[in-house]
Amino acid sequence: MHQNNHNLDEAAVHSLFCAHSLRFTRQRFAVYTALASEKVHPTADQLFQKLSRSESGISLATVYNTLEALVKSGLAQKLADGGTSARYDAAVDDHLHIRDCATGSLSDVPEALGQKLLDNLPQDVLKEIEDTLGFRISRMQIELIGEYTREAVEVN
Amino acid sequence: MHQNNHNLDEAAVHSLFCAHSLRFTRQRFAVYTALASEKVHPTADQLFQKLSRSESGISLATVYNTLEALVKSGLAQKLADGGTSARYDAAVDDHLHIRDCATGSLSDVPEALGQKLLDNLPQDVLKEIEDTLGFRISRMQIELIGEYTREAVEVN
DNA sequence: TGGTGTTTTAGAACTATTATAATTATAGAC
DNA sequence: GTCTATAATTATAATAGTTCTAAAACACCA
Ligand SMILES: [Mn+2]
Ligand SMILES: [Mn+2]
Ligand SMILES: [Zn+2]
Ligand SMILES: [Zn+2]
Repeated sequence: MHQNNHNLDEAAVHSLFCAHSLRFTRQRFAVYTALASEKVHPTADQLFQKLSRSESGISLATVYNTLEALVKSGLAQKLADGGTSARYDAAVDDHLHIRDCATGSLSDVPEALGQKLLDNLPQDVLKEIEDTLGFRISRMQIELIGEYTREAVEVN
Repeated sequence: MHQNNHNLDEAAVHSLFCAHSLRFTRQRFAVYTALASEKVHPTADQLFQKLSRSESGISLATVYNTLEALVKSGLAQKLADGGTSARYDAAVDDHLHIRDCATGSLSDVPEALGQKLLDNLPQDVLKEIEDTLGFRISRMQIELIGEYTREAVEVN
């Protein structure tokens, strides 16, 4: 489940961190809520910029440290940007990504649509690939690359 | 079509470069053939190391310059590594990748198998995504992430 | 073969990320 | 609530991948 836009109060995040054996700190709370509220998947520096404006102060090193801690504990995933820097995603379930060639941004395909595609993948072919290659597929990453032709229709 | 293992003599590469408006140089020939002969998709530095051993000398800057030229002219593609550096691929058609979690290596799903999966994607769902988001999908990148459980069966 | 624009190159510069080590804060015991 | 042990934060330095610079070498065509 995507946690974006679900209001994340301090208590909720505290128990979420607790459940993942992560200490709760003001900085981690700030990074996690900033990450989870983003529609596109930000770089470490973009998060740092955003937090520098609002927060009383957080260091770039802490942004990196926190992101690494979140990834390690399964509360976020690290995505490879096509370019130089990494992008982070508070959604850790299997979901599709859209890369907008025009802007370079990376965002999510809405849950319902993405799930429909994942549910309709040819499982027999995936099984055949696993059997033939002797490879156990633990997850897939699918990226749709292209350009927007207009604004997206609102999906509920 | 993957060009791996098709013997690439100087004349063939010369006309290939010519067709793509790329000047033929000793260094570009070396980089391109090294790239096209790799089963896994190497980093710039891996290519440089490999060429340093065999060639009479090529600079790292030239490896980067050449890879950029190959990508720009459509003779290679740049792939995002999960980690720090970029990987390059002499196959420019749509094909699936395998990421081996154990080693971090990135390699191809054999053409026939990969094509079978691509041919069996639910086109109607893809169309629905395009229509709903107002997004024109120009290509997809699919990565199967997991671990090998044994050696692959030989595929012909 | 000569002239001209292109490529190569060593090295410097740049940028994203990670390491260091001193300071500060958290969580749990009392 | 206070104390303590352990973990997180921070400024800063170090590292690593990549790009830039400008001078020398080369490819291509007339
Ligand atoms: Mn780096
Ligand atoms: Mn870099
Ligand atoms: Zn996502
Ligand atoms: Zn490939």
